[in-house]
Amino acid sequence: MPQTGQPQSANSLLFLTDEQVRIGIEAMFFAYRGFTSDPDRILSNKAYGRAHHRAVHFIQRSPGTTVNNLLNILGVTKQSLNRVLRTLIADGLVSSTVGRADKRERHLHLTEAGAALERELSDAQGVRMRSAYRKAGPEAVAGFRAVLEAMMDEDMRRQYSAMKDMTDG
Amino acid sequence: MPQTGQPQSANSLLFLTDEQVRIGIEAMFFAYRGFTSDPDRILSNKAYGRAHHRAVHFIQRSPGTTVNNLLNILGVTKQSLNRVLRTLIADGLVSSTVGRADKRERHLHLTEAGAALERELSDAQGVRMRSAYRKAGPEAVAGFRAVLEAMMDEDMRRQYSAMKDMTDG
DNA sequence: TTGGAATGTCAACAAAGCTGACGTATTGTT
DNA sequence: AACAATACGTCAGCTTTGTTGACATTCCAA
Repeated sequence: MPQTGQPQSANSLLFLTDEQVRIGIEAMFFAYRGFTSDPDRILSNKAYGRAHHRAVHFIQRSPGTTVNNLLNILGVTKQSLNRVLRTLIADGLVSSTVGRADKRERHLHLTEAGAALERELSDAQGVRMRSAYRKAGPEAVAGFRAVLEAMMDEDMRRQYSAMKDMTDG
Repeated sequence: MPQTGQPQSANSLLFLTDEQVRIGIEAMFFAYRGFTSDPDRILSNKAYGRAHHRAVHFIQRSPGTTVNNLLNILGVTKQSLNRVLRTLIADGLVSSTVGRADKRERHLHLTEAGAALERELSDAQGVRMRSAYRKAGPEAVAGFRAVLEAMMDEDMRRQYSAMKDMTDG
């Protein structure tokens, strides 16, 4: 560690060294593991997986979203998504209704049961996230989000910002 | 959103609302996609996958590490890791040497070729990370790391801190 | 010397991604 | 009216990466 009398201040570029970048990479790896572990544990008792979680999450976020829209957000093939949606619909967690304006489209909603599952999963994930937020403090949270947003692909950043702006400002 | 005339300051608890937590969850989801996309693209031309990337990354980080140690870090079963290591060893990217003190253990090192692959992957990942760091600034980076660290499981935080302390002080 | 730890292998399987092909209904365009 | 494009669903088959369970080998340590 440099003993220059200067802190690693905003004017320093020390935060861009290879070592710092490597630490960030590992932080992402380990943190993502924690991030997914609680919902994964819940789902492992329910014949569902992480893919189902993502589906119900984004349907909750945008009720009435179409299959195609969900496809773009999730970044998977329709076959892969279809496999997940089929089970969710069959199990009565998601409803699929023919579009009013465009009858080719299917609009997706969570049923009561689907909403309950989504809530259970996001609550579990939220407990960890909130605890991390509280531990790190609001300034850190702002930085956390700034770096993550800068790390996204352009397309995803648009998706993210659209959602964020609904509540954020 | 409350219009209190107060900014969302350090003393406010607004950053702990459900909406803020939900935004953080999506930030993690979208950012992790970006985070893995560059190495994934490189690997898709090489008959390797993300699991191989993780293996060479952590062997690079701790040369001579044992299989068991790697198992703990990666959090997968030995069968799963073994499949990956077998191909890496067969392809001459990783060397496995019998332990000197404990001959049951295998010590893992990257060969020249393995180190080259690891460099290619971590360079690609580093470009994105560094760019995100630069865009967000050093204060944000500190917050980013603080939140991620708080989000880890205890075991992983120990792994992470051990590595971090090697370069970080 | 015996028990347990570390490693490896075989087999079988599951989740979740992929490509390619095809069918149907609907919509838009010419 | 004919044709092309879009949205969705599905079948078949494949890949990667994870899982259990069973079992063998080697070797340290009590």
